[in-house]
Amino acid sequence: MDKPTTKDLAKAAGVSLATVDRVLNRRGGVRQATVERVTAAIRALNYVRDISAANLARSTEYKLVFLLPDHDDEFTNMIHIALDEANVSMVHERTTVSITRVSANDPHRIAQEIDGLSADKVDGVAIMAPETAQVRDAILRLDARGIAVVAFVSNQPNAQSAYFVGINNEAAGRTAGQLLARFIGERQGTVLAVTETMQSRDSLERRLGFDAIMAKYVPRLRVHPSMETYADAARTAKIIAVALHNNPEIVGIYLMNHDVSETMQAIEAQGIPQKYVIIGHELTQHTRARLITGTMDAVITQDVGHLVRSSIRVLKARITRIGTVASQERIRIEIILRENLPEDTKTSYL
Amino acid sequence: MDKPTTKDLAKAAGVSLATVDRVLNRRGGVRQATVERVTAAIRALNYVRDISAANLARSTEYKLVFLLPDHDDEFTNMIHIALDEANVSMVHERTTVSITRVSANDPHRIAQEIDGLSADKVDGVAIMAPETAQVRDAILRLDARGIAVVAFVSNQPNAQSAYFVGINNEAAGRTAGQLLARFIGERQGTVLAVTETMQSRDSLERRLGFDAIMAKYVPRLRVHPSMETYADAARTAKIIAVALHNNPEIVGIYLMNHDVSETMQAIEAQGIPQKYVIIGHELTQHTRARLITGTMDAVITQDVGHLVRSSIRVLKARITRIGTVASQERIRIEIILRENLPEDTKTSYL
DNA sequence: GAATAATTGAGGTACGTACATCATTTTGCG
DNA sequence: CGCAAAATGATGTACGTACCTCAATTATTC
Repeated sequence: MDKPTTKDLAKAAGVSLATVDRVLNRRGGVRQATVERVTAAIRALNYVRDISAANLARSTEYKLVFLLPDHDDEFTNMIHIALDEANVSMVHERTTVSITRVSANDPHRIAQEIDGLSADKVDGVAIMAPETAQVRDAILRLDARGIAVVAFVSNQPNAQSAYFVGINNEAAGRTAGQLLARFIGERQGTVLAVTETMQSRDSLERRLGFDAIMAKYVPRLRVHPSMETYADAARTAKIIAVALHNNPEIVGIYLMNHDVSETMQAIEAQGIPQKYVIIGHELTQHTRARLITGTMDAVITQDVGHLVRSSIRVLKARITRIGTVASQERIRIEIILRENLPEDTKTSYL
Repeated sequence: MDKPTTKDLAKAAGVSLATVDRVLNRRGGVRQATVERVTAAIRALNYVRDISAANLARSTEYKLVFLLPDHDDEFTNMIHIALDEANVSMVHERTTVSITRVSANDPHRIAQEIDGLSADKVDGVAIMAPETAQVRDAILRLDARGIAVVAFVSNQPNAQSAYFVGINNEAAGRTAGQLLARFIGERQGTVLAVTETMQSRDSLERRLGFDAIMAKYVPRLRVHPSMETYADAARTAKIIAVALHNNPEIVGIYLMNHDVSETMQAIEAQGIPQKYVIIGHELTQHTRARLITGTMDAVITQDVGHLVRSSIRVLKARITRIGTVASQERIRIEIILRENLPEDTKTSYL
């Protein structure tokens, strides 16, 4: 049996095509009893609207907005590039994504930006921002206005309407911990944990997971309190130099935030970085180069292209009220060593 | 500027819609000069046919066939299940995939099966089979008949027409080697490498990569010659028992093939499997359970859902002569530890 | 029970492409 | 030049859905 069409629905429900259309597109003016007849037919025939045909008829564009932090780190830039690429390859799926970058440190500006999105100009929004009360409320207002929302990379656990596309950072921290512990092996010593700021939920969660594993498997390896660089190169250089100098027993370093380059430079400036087991996050040109030279031992990462494509799929699914396969949207916590480094291809098409 | 349509093409090329159609669908009967005018317009306007509309008009179905080995291992079964799932979620993209399982050890049967596929019943084929001359030739004949081909999981390097969807097994072997070496750390001893049969190209390549890494980084850890189980439980139990008994210095075990369960059972039957660092391939319920208990230390895997979806995308792209993003089709060599084990969800929809 | 409101039906046009038919124009060839 | 063959144009229908208008039917209300 072929896929049922609206005609089949009409016949099955014993109503006209017009009424089926009214029900499907919620145009109103249909008696409740009739609505039920139609929805019953939908279930009975297992009808799913043909999105291609629907889009064609509507000649609609899905307008998506990605709200990214104003930060100039490599990871965020990779997301930006992946979005630009997606924009190109999505033209033929009637989807356009635009990018707005807002200072991550100013919740009011972010909320303001979100509130400025109106349902007639935007169909869906992906938000990458630290969780704050202002942002959470703005997301709830978005939802009320009927705009689809996705929490992107950073979870917004208190804004239930926002589906989260990203990794479990606590598990990511545990993964880093397990790998670091096993790479250090039998050696004695202490471990350094560095991040930009512990204000960020991501870093907090990673540290939590990291500590849990270290305490469980290698309690002999004490982990120093988290060091914060505040994304300030001078400060980073100084505190790293002091820490490494004062603690010659350090054997491992865990870089918790998105951007390793300043911290790694500070470590390298102290000479022989190979004597530490170093694990960081996000596969960028910086971490890639250091995996190859052996300066870094492993990178925990999430696939930027996957993040972007998955967000787009989820947003479109929510807009059209049609499902996606859950397993396809689960972002994996990837472990990258020198040996399984993916090729560094520029965008290309098959 | 909106997406150009065939009308725009006709206007730009100064021909009628009918001629544009003849060129686009290679119906013939168009002078070379005119063809060039149209293709020039296509490039100038950057025209790409609207596949949704085209599919709608054609009311066509993409009929894909997956040729899988007749083997009853967990990995192949997972592929089978993933294909069934894809079949469901693809109905609305006018794609149906059917699965044929053929004995992997009989190249003639496989070639025969391939030759039996006619262009009016099938649009694309994904082939998972060991590389042999018969299969290679059958693939070339498929291509000549105008059926799209993809080499699935197992590469067919000598059938150029078949795009390969799968991982680089040599790199996978290197990854396993690196991980095993680092997990073993400073310890002395030897390493066991086990597989079903070294006849398979996959195992050969993995062993190659594995040896390269071991020789380079931990030459003190001698690797025994590859042991072959021939997928025979009794034989497996026996040779594993003998090997472990005769070589008490063994510290690491690398399981190279798709199915670990028999070999792992044999190892576990000898008691204290935790004393070995054990790395295997493919995340299945067997490896998952052993990662959780700690019996296995790491699993190198490829995402089955990704393999399936990617093959389908590539096949459809070849059929419609439209591009896919290369980076999306690159199958990653994933490293799974207990900590980054993805949740074991049943198929669900968002 | 009549007037009014609410609901339903019938039918058309549109989206971008595929495909078919028939008419018309252009080209090549003797 | 004239004619057949080849090339091109013109036009219509179809795919499945959206959206519109107007007419016809049914409910509701006093």
